[in-house]
Amino acid sequence: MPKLDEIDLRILRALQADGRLAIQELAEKVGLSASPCARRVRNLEKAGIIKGYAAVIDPSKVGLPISVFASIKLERQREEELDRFAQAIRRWPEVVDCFLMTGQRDYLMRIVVSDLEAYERFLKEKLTRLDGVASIESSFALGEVKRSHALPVK
Amino acid sequence: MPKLDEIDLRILRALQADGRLAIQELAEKVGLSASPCARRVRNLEKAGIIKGYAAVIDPSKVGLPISVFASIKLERQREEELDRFAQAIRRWPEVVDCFLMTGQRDYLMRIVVSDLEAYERFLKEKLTRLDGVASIESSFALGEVKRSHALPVK
DNA sequence: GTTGAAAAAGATCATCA
DNA sequence: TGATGATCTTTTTCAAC
Repeated sequence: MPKLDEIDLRILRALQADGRLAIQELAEKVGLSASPCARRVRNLEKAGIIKGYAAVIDPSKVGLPISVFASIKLERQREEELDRFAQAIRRWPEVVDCFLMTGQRDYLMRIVVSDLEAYERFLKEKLTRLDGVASIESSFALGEVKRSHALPVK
Repeated sequence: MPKLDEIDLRILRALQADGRLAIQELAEKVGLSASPCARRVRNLEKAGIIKGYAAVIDPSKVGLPISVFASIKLERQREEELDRFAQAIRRWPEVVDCFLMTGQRDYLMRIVVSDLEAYERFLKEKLTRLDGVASIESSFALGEVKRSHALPVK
């Protein structure tokens, strides 16, 4: 998996902005003709740099307007404990992302729900039932100022 | 923009998992034939429920392994102040998402960078130069436990 | 890396149930 | 709203440069 040149970066930027660009259009945008462009895209996919493609959905329009950030601290931080936690998280679709943090709190995750009631249900039926959880601190988002699925590739 | 039936939800789930599914395959998955399926997709796009399509990129593989969460409090919360802040945020590609929060902190945003040095540069050259910012508190992510671009559509 | 052409696959549209 | 079939566009895979 070699380094990316300027053209690869252009491809990545263009496909982050529109994952359905036809190869022809993409080729024009990045200053290449179609076949080498297609080859590069395939290589980026094979290398795992492009992990996939996804439709971007407006959360409010599908009845999921609320994001909640939950900081979670575990009682212990043994390997096994962390793994079990990670596995549970990955099973729950409400948790859209989760990061392992430095500092006083161990995890920060974002949970997407339809309303506060749904969040309480999530807490009671899922999060608080996990053992090893020492504390949970929730912060609620009122609205999105920005959501970019695009990484700032140089 | 009418309500979504079970088939629409299936379409949304399928396209979140693979935004490049051909209409035919998608149609099979959701139990429809190709043309009505294409019609529904088009309607979901027109209604703004599907906002677009994007390539999903592995941040580590493009040299952006660090996520930083920054909590920002503004000095005042006048309309004008908030707007100016929002506009600046949207211009900066390092900020991948930003939420308006309830509670003591006004904004929570995630910044993606290559290393801590790049984050310091971001702070010095951009964030701290915005006026109206009362405080900034940064938390660093060591790794991703989960990242799902897929909303949990029922 | 480029071009061009042919075969295969997919999208679109009018039409009918 | 869903199905079918004709038509048109794109993608892919070659060759050769």
